[in-house]
Order: sequence, then C-alpha cells, then structure tokens
Amino acid sequence: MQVSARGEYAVRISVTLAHGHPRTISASTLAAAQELPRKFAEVILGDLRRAHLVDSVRGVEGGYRLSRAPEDISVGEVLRAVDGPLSEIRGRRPEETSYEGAAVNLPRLWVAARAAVRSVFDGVSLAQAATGEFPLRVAELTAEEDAWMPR
Amino acid sequence: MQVSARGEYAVRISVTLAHGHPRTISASTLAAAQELPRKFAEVILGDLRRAHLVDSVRGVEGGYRLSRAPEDISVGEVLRAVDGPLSEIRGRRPEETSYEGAAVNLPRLWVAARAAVRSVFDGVSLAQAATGEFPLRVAELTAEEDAWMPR
DNA sequence: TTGAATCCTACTTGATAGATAGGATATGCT
DNA sequence: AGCATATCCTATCTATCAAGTAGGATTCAA
Repeated sequence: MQVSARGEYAVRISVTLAHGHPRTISASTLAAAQELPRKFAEVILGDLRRAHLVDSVRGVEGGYRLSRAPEDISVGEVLRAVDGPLSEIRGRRPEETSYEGAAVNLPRLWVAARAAVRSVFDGVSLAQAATGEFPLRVAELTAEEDAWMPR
Repeated sequence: MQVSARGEYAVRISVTLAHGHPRTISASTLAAAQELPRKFAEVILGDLRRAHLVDSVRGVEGGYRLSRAPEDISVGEVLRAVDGPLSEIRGRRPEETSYEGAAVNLPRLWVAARAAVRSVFDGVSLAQAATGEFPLRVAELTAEEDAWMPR
C-alpha cells in the first residue's frame, strides 16, 4: 500500500479544501498551507479537476473548490484520481491475476487485500479526514497499540 | 497496495515451496513451475534466504526449502523480505508522518490503512495460501461480489 | 489595463524495477 | 579424480517513472 508523493499531496490538498469548503482557495495558498511545491500542487490540482473532484475558477480571486460536499467525496476517490487503482499486483488488477500449480488460490488473497484497503480509503470522506472523526470500523484499526508499531 | 513483480514472484515461489514442503526444490524447477525467469528467481530466493525464510542446499540434488513450517510463515513476511515495509506514505512509515493544519489527522488514516493490509497479509500463512483455506476474516472480504469488481 | 490566478506544454533529473551475464564455489555420484 | 548440477556472487543494462521545474499563454474581475 504505497502512497506516492502525488497521492499524499492530493489528500492533503483535498482535506484543506474540505476544511475551507465551499470557499475557493488558490493553488499558492494551498501549497503554502501544506508546505508543498506550488508548481507541483498545480499539476495535482489539474488531475483532480480532470477527475471532476474539484472545480476551478480562473482569474483574480480564482482558485479551487471541491465539486461535491466534503461528506460526499472519499479519500479513495482522491487517491485514484492521481495515482490510479488503489491496488495492483505486478501492474495488474487483483481479479485479473491467474496462476498455475500451488499458486492457484492467490487471486483470492489479492482481492481480499484490496478489499481491506478499500474498506479504509473508500470508507472515509474528506470531511471525516478533516475532522478526525473516522468511522468506527476505521477507528478500531488504530486503537490497538500494535497498529502504530513498525514491522 | 502495489505488489511488485518481485513480491508476486516471491509469494508464488514460497507457496510452491510450501506445497512441496519439506522437500528441497531447485531454482530452475521453481521457475519452471511458475513460469518465471530462472535468474530472477535465483535473485529472489537469495533475498528469502538472507531473510531466513528459506534454507538452501548447494550442489547436485540441492535447492531450497522453507526454514519453518508453512503454517508458521505469513505472506506478509515474504513480501517484506523482498519489497520492504508493506505500507509507505511518500517513502515514510505511516506513524512517522506529521502534518499541519487541516491534515493533522491523516497519520491515523495511514495507520488504519496499514493495519487493514496487515490483517490480510500477516493473517494468512503460506500453508493457507497454498490450500486456499483462508481465515474466516479474510475469506469474508472476498465473499461480496463487489470485492471482485474494478473501481 | 493590470494583476493575479488557472492552464498548457515541455523538459530535467535521478532513482528504480526488472531483468540478464558470466563465472566462482560447493556438493554428491561414479 | 572428474563431472554434472546446483547455489551464490558481482556486475551491468535498459526502459520507465516519479518528482519537480520552467516559461509563458489564457482568463477574469476590478
């Protein structure tokens, strides 16, 4: 479950937009707020716009705003918009994998792993990510101390 | 949750070793069984050996075998041995992330996502992966039809 | 008309994945 | 001893991609 710089930036930007919703915020302001390169932020906002997750307004007083309510956009949608599918196995979708011999059951494992990832990223809205009020199922995952330990 | 070619190959090799356990199997045989490049399989088996997940025997009749019982090695261990940590956010561990402003709650989200991935990969042994008899919690994730659909 | 913003195209740079090559070294069998 | 079959080691290659930068064209409100 690698999240790229693009992915991380996109979520930080989106959460910032959610926080200020429905005001429009400029790329420079967003970049400054999250301390990320302005030009790169512009590129990412372009991706989000093309995915119809944000609307943009040109000109002075222009900027970006979420195209839907923050409660209605999931973190998963944002990640997919900039990084593609949440889960890939050697560049393929989990359900597209297929093996011979002792490995025949692996597709089910890949699908299970994807489902687990989805349950978190598709289950958390930008509004929840901004407030920190995660769904119970997600909050439980962080409750055990072990979840915070590297392995 | 991207699984690289190395990771996929490593799991396929490990599951094949689990299936034949405790016989030793040569790199060429393993590569042929799973239709992967022999030299690359050797490299991966070297990683698994250095991680103490497999033992090797040199010479004629040599090869590789799991260093522990297939019930006692998780898929997660195999993936970590060849690909490093299961989850990284812009190259950092989830619990090492830290943000300002509207993004302050994101570390909890990253940790939750990692916990979800771990619950699958650390919860499934090579023996289970080989037989397809996954733990109930994992099997449930693949039960819903939606889990098999791309998004 | 001017200033501030988005938007577009192109480019650079470094790292990494995914191999492949060739041979040194170990081991068992005859 | 000699040979076949393995592992093991070091090095190299190549294409792709992530991450970020550059420069300017376009839009729009005051």
